[in-house]
Amino acid sequence: MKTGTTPGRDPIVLRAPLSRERVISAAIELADADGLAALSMRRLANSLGVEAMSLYYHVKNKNEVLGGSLERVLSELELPLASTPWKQALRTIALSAHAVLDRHRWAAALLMTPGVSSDTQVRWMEGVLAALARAGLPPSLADHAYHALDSYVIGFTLWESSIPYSAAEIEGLAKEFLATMSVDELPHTAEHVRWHLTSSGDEGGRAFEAGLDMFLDGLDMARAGGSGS
Amino acid sequence: MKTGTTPGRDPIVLRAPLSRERVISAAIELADADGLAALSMRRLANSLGVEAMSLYYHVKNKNEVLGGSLERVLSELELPLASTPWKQALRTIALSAHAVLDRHRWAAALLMTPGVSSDTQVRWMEGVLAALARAGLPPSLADHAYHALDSYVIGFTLWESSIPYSAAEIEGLAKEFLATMSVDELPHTAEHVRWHLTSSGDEGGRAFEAGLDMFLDGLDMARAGGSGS
DNA sequence: ACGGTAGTGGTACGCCGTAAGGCTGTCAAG
DNA sequence: CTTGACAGCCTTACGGCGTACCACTACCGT
Repeated sequence: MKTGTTPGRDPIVLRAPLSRERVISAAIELADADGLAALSMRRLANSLGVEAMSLYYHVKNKNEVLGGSLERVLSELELPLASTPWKQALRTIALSAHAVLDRHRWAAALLMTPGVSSDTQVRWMEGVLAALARAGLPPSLADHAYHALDSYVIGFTLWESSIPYSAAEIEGLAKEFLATMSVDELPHTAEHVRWHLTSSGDEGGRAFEAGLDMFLDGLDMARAGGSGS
Repeated sequence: MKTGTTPGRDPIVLRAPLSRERVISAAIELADADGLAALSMRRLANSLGVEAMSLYYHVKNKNEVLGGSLERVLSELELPLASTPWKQALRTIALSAHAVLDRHRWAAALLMTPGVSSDTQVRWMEGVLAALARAGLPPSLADHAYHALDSYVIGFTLWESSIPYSAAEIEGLAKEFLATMSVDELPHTAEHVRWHLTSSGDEGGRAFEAGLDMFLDGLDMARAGGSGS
């Protein structure tokens, strides 16, 4: 039997041609919407109106999908100008990184995953190290500060996104926690939970900045006072 | 045909009976040895000389295995006495946490995984909050400091363990990196890599402590100087 | 008209977590 | 001694995963 077009398959012209770029864009959308765990090759292909194995023509394997997605997301990073004073530069880059990783909550987890790396990550590193160099730190101190800053930014963001519940759910859980637990044994935890309940919602947004400033002030002290052991 | 014991099955008396404790111990051993990704119910059962589904009699599901393992590992945490001065207390608890999470590198990843929580984690929280309270911090500042400290500890450890290579492999990669990349574009990164190559191996061990002290000093400054916004 | 090749689909393999139910040995009650 | 309940383990099966391997279509330059 002869058929006009292949039965059961859309005419190719009706759908946009696949490409590495389109695959990665779809991967980012899927991860943003449903989380990293929901990003499977089959579901990804499905969202593109295609079968799973077709992706492998444009992409070597899933790791490349993840790496490419991370790369694209990290390219949103705003690096400060080289003329920016070091403290402000570090602040800018840390806040920008936190904002980006907050927009794409799966990205922080990916940054911590062995084997997935990104060229853009190196530019980030260069930006931080450049600012630290401007601060006139000895190499050992600069190294420690770099690792500490990265750890804090990624760790904090990852910690935030590891809380799966909405604000309303958290409130419920917190109240239940206060009712259930023995306040005598955990007085400070109780107070902490209570404080979270009464504080406004955007306090959490400032928490990152507050911790960052503590760290930067500490770095400033170490710079001025101590010899970088 | 009548057989003395069930064919193909060991006499029950020959192997120690399974139990939740034994399952979790085996899970920790497996994760310590081969990583979290290698911890599957089938492999776990295999290491106990048993079939996968037998585990489900002692454990509700895999999440309970993970949670139980995390719980056991976190119980190694040493909490400082309530009389310890706040700065030293925070230092002790952070170093202890880092040591524990370093011994069991999969645990940090688990701490960041939504849905896996632990009672012991709450004791940790209480310890940190108690020390912060002794520091006489206003609630908002204490909250920020707590989250920042946790983020730093877990983030740093997770970051360390996301580097899958041995020290020797890293050295090779670093040298290749120096040879490959354009030193003109990334001068500070190049210097950083070079410094890592020349510094002694245990510098990395001190990095955590150095970053921690920066943070604690910053916290001390915020405590003395600023009003907790 | 024809072979080549870029792009897509189909099938299959070995892994995963786990739901449902079967089998065996032990032990207390009748 | 018999019987039945039950704890403890195993078997089978299902749907999902990443991906190796190959068949197929559509279009290309010749």
